[in-house]
Amino acid sequence: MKTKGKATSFDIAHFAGVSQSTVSRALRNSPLVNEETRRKVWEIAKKLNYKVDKNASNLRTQQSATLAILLFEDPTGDESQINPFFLNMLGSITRACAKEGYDLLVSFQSISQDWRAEYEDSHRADGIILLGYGDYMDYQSRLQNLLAQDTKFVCWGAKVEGRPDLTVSCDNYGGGELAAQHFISTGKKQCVFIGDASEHSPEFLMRFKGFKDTLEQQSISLSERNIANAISTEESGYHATHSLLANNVKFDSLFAASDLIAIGAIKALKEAGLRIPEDVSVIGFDNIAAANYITPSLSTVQQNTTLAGQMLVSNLLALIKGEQITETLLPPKLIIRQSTS
Amino acid sequence: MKTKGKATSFDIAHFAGVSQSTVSRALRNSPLVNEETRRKVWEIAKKLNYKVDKNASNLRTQQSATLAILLFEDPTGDESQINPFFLNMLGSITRACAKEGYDLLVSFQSISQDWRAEYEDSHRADGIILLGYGDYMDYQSRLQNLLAQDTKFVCWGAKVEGRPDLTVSCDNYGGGELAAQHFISTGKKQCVFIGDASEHSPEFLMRFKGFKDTLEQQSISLSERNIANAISTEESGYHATHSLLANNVKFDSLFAASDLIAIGAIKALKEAGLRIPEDVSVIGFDNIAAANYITPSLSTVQQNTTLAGQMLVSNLLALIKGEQITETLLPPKLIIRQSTS
DNA sequence: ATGAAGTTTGACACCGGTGTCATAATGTCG
DNA sequence: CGACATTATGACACCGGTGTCAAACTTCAT
Repeated sequence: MKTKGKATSFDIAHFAGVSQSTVSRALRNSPLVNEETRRKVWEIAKKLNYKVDKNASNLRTQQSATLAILLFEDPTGDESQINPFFLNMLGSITRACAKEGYDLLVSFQSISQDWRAEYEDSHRADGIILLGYGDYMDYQSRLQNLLAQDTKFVCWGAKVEGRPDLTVSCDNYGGGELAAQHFISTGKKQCVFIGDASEHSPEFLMRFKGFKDTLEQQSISLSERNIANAISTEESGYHATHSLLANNVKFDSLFAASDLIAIGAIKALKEAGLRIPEDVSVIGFDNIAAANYITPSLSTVQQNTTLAGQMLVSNLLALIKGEQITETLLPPKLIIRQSTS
Repeated sequence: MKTKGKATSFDIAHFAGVSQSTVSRALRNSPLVNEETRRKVWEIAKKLNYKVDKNASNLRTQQSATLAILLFEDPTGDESQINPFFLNMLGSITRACAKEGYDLLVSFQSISQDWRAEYEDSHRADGIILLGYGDYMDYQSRLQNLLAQDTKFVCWGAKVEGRPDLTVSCDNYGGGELAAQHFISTGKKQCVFIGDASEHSPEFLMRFKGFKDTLEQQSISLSERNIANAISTEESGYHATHSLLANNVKFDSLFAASDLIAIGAIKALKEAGLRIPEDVSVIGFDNIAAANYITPSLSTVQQNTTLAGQMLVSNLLALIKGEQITETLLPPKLIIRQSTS
């Protein structure tokens, strides 16, 4: 019992002595087929190592049981390295998809280049997950475009006023509050923030706002001098901290918009002979693996990537099914380690 | 100029006043179509936001411009965390695919569960990349099966005698040599190895062999007592090292089969009051991000994941094109940091 | 004007499934 | 035993492209 090339449902039909229609039904366990016929078909299918041709199936049914993920590169990041936080997200999304029986198409996206949102247009995926920090948010018109074409998609990241997308994100504002509260409760008075506190990085801005508002409730002000701009890399955090020190800004606590920034900051602080946490307490954001390994280990606001991946997938699936969904805010959690003990 | 639902080539044909065949040719820039016709068709296609339906196209041409990656879970690994080394590989493979104009389907694979090599069978991907440490290698029969079906695939990892697959891997044996040479040149005499030195983990076994052979050339023997079994996790490395110490094994240098193991080992050594590198030099394998962040920073044998990803992809594409390819061994590189200075 | 060669196009089968409808086979009941 | 519901199956159109082949139209040489 052999076939030339891959086995098709016609091959099975031939060997089973039934029509191809019946084979198709039998394989999908339609109640319309006789029990014995079904068994025979399955048996032959197994013997021929038959697998449904997804292209044909998808073409007919007009759906793909596949989601696509567009991973936006950090515009400045090292070519070869991906932000570990997003790599984690990628992992948890992959798992979440698998659990739902969906496949995942992965694609990198340089900010500059034309979006390949064609995925959904070209019927390769039923929906799209957009993943990346900050800058890609500029692409409002693209999102409008996706929306106009009735493309199903969800974004990871802070909700931006006026942007039409549905987002899943960590409660960045709440994360900033947690950091501030921790500094306050440990008696810190002079705080600095490192990160991009502008609309270019909505997530960072929210973290900053939560941090600042909470401090101000305790009459601790955060002046312009106490804010250093940085993108999410170690180098950037290092330089930002360096320039704070060079400008003679006094501080006993430092909140970085991401762990990578915090790691760079710690390096700069150490080089300046400052002790952590005695002289300066440091809190990061993300809880990437490295946070636990550096010395001193880094206190940080944890984003639950596992849950985030699940929510992104389940929200997207709900959207595809035509259900109404709303923003999802995931609760952050402060992990206290040596850098603030 | 509108269409109900997504635009098809028939819609374009209608608006352009030509046949659908001509549209198809024009869009693929066939030299058979008149220049002016081509322009008109492209213009309308753009206006209608037309995208080729990949399902239909793939069905007809019987190829998908897609590769699939099967990521095998560490059998014992934490559910939510993926081995960072493989996450890196995933990143570089994704990039390599993008560069070649291929899409990437990602799938996790629990060892226990049935392989979904169906990917290629079901025409969703033109080829498969298998990625994972050790144990999945048991699945010889599966590989035979893939081969029998003429499925195109490449594996990451050590070549195993008798296994029919084509592999790309780091020169694990050479990596072991590098570690041994470094210990020898810094005057170490009593070495231990931590990792699974059995056929279950071909990569680890090769690392071990390179290490052992090189030491023996210098009349340094590696007895059974100096080998501790461990899988690639921090905990396992910690416990293995712990039991070496508990058994009163004396050593001045430790080679771990992976960075995660080495990180666990360092923790155990520190707890035992041993100084690194003064009392014990430590070398890991992989050069994951954390290696640079722990204290002391970890000397390690680096695997070039960027190159590895590219080679996996280019080898697979060559295979798909029907070219003959051979094993690829990538040169490892010793990164010296504080743990052996 | 006529035939050969080159250029451009349309008609149509085909890829491998899914869904609809008609038909055949079997069973039920008055 | 005939009318009718029930169950199981086959025939066929269809999804949206691609590739083949024949036909229509030019162009140019004879």
